Amino acid sequence: MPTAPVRALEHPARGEIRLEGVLHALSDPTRLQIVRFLWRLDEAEGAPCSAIDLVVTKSTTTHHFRVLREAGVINQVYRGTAKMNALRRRDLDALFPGLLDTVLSADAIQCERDDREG
Amino acid sequence: MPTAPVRALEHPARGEIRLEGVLHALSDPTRLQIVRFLWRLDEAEGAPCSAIDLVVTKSTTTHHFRVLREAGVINQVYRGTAKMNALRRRDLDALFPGLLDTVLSADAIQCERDDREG
DNA sequence: GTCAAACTACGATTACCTTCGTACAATCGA
DNA sequence: TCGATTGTACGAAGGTAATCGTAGTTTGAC
Repeated sequence: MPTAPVRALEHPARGEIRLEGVLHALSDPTRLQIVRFLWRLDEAEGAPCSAIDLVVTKSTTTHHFRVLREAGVINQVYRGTAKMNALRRRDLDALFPGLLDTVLSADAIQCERDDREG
Repeated sequence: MPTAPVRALEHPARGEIRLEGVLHALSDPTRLQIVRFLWRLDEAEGAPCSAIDLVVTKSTTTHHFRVLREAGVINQVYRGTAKMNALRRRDLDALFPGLLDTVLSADAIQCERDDREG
């Protein structure tokens, strides 16, 4: 009988994901940057935390990834010393159709505007 | 020469509205309830703060309306003793197409689900 | 076994957010 | 003018959040 994996991570089930929580998770610039980054990846693949260049320290980075995971926005899985992160696209699209796409498209528009205006 | 209206209210210009601020404003259940209510109204008309039944006190209500105004989500205008509130649909749609509709539709889905599951 | 890499845990700090109560201000109608 | 209606200002309490530094754990590679 195999023992449970030592380093499991708590994720909310699909039905436990709350809109307010998702919106709050996305309302932080650093977290929005993370989500923007993950959005471009294949969901199955994911990326380690270290793949993104954030302006905060490592422990703050850990904090933001956890907020995203606990809100149900991302899925985190250990692979060796790394922790692979991927968006929970399927769950979010099933719960709140179009939300993720619309927010990220709005974010893209704002980024473009910010670039243009310096 | 007419003097400026005594009771003017500060609103962010369209270009000053930030996605993070909007998402944060929408991430509170009480404020989401306000926005849900205003969504059903004609933008030109609006409704006074007292038109909505919130479970918080008057001063807390004032606070939430101000957060929404300062984030650029609603427009507030004095009319007599009342303050009329309306969504800034046009501005939000121009800045972040589909965002408001998608969030409110997600909210409607969640409300329905909550009702079903008690 | 050792070491480096990737990430976590914990405590501290600083700041913000939600909520309230009380007292006040502006407007309208009688 | 007086009172009722609407909403504001202010201060305070209590909770939550973002950030950091330091010290640790887990894993894979040599």
